[in-house]
Amino acid sequence: MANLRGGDLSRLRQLNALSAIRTLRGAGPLTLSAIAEWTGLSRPSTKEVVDELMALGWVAEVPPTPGTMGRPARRYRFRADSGYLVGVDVGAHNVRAALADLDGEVMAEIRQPVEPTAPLDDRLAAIERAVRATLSLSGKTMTDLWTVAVGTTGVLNREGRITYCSAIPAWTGLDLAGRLREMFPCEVLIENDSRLAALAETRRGTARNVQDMVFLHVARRMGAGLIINGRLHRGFGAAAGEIALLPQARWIEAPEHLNDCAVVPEGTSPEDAAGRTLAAARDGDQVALAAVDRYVDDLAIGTAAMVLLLDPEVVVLGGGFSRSADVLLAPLRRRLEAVCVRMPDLRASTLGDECVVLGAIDYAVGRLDQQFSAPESGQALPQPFPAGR
Amino acid sequence: MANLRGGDLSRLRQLNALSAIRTLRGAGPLTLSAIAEWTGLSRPSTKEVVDELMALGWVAEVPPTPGTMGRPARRYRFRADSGYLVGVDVGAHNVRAALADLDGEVMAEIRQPVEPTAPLDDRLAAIERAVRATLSLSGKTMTDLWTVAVGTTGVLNREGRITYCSAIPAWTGLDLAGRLREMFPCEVLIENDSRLAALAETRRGTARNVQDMVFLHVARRMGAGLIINGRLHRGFGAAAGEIALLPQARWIEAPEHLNDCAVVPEGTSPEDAAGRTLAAARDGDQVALAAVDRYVDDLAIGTAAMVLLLDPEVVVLGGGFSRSADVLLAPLRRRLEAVCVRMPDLRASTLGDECVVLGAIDYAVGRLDQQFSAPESGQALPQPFPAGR
DNA sequence: GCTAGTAATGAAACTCTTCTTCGTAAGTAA
DNA sequence: TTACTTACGAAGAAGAGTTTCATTACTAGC
Repeated sequence: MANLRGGDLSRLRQLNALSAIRTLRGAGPLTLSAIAEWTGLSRPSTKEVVDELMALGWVAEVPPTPGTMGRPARRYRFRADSGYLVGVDVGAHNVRAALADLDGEVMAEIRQPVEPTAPLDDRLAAIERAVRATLSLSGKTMTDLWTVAVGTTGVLNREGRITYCSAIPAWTGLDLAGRLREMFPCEVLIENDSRLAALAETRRGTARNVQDMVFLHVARRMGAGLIINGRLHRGFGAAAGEIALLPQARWIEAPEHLNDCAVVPEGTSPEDAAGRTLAAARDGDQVALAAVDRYVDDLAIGTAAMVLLLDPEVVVLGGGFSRSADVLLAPLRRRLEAVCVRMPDLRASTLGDECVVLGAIDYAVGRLDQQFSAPESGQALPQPFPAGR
Repeated sequence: MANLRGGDLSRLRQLNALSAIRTLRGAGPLTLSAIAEWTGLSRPSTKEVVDELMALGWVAEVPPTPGTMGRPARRYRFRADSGYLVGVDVGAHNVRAALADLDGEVMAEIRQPVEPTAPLDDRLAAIERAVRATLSLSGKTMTDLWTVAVGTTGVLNREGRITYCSAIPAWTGLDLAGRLREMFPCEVLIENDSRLAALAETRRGTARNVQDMVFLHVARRMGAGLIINGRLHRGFGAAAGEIALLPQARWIEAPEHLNDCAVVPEGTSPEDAAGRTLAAARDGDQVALAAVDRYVDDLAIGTAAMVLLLDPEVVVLGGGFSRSADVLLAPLRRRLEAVCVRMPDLRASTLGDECVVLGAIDYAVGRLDQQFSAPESGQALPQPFPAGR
């Protein structure tokens, strides 16, 4: 109720400062007049606000662009290098991490293989190594880090504990947030990997700026992520999107249709089997096409449930199998058209394997944006520089 | 992006005025000091703000309460009688309407029977009659009306056109919003009835203040409504909640289990059949219990899909059959517990037949609240009195 | 190389909103 | 009737934003 409290004159200044920051974050370097126009302030006030932000370290000046008529205007930019964020993707076979600035621009990226059956501490150590590697790759230190956002397979609860994880046996029951907070002296965020991939699609993927979206994670394990009203939907217990567990959707067994297909050569590793079937289907192999059909039959049930329930603008197909989206999209569309009231736009992901890492970064960026957009009444701006610089 | 723009000094006054209004709307009559404390303003400023709101007609003074120590403080209240809202429920057999003040307090209520097969214009005329009846019952005129909010069965689109309606044949394809806007010289809102019932449950029903809720409309026709992040979820094309159309959920046929039960006496009207079965089940009749079991089997599929997907805090069972919620809740809970990751709280509706009408009123109240909470930059406060009074 | 035109800058005067402070008013309790 | 408590109202001070106007820095044209 009390999110828009009004108040003091200084509150107005704060609002205007945030407005200026949002403007600068949204667009590239801007002149004072441009900022003034966007924020609705007069130029003198804008100047004062920007000066203050410069003093705080949020904003920096860039050289003016010559070649224009009249006196060149000074230009300002948001200092995305005021702090850094690391996104981490904890999968069964790999730990990925990427370091980005406050604009979400990736500056260093790394992959660290892990055995699915590795003991708990090994995996946690791999996370720490991966994060430190991105730091040294980009020449930063732990004190430059504002946030580590971690995406992981498995079902979470609100507190960042993993209640269940089939892909990583050691993971079940782990207080991941707690362990990572001991490890990193900065803010730690935990989210589900499918949900983060969904977020990445609406922030920098194929569904940019879409407000209502359903993300289908199609891979050896299936999952879903929802963007509702432009925000990632976590659910009351941070367990939203687990429709794969609905028996009638048959999402757990669905990939078997592709794995067990006759076109898969004997001895193919389990990771590659489905890809073989999908490739054969693309080449027109009838057996493979029939397997894909059975797979899409199952995929369509859960998807139709989500579409009917939420009426999203866009459905995005992501995850490992989405490399073969061309084979999957048409039959899926056909099945959805048969049941749906309003057919959403159906698209394939464009982000590839980094989608979870990118989503984790976008999640952290979103937290920052939130502070810029709707600061709690008592809360100050985040500090651009740790004390003592 | 530009919803919190900051700006002018007058903007600050506006913010503070809105803050004061929200405070007064939330709590009953308040003294100046109380408002000052809630809004965070000093008393002199609060006084100025409240004076302005009194002049505008938004706020009125009430007699002070004697018997306290010291000088009695003046008390102010929000003028909920500045305007009026009508909520309408268009069902197959009835048109209901209720008139409420800006607090959503119902002042007059009426029911108007209609044949399901009645021609289009008869039904529209019934809506107009019902609205006018609530006006004359409460001694108001059409000019006192700010909003008519209509809930109807059927699938809508964004523009308020009915794309499909199985319960009211004449309704399909109708531009309901357009027709009603010709009829009423005030704001007209159209929504789906299940969604409005869901809204009512979170505003004044059993799920008050719940942020994430799934509402099951269980009756001869089944439906669903979602509250996500405290807001009614409409979906991109205003068609959210239509999970009943998913074949695998079997929600269309599910009520047949109850209608066709052997315990229903020959010649029972179709409206009453299910009620008989449910009553018999409550008395322990084995045949009826078996029918209820089959019914809940079907009900549970779609419900589990919604719960797994959204992870709501609460699931509310509403609609005609919810009168027998005691018979339905336990078996439904059992089935959900078998699949769900995190079991939501399962509750029965307490609002009865008026839930849609109340939801329509709450929808209109919510629009008003929105203007008080997040006014568009250019937009002025709504006018408490139509010009010329 | 000089002059005219253009657009951004910087400083001053003014307005609006809020805050703090203090004396006054209107009740209750003894 | 007196003392105490609480609310009210007016005056002065501070902060933030606006408008206005002279100044500055650069481009274009002769």
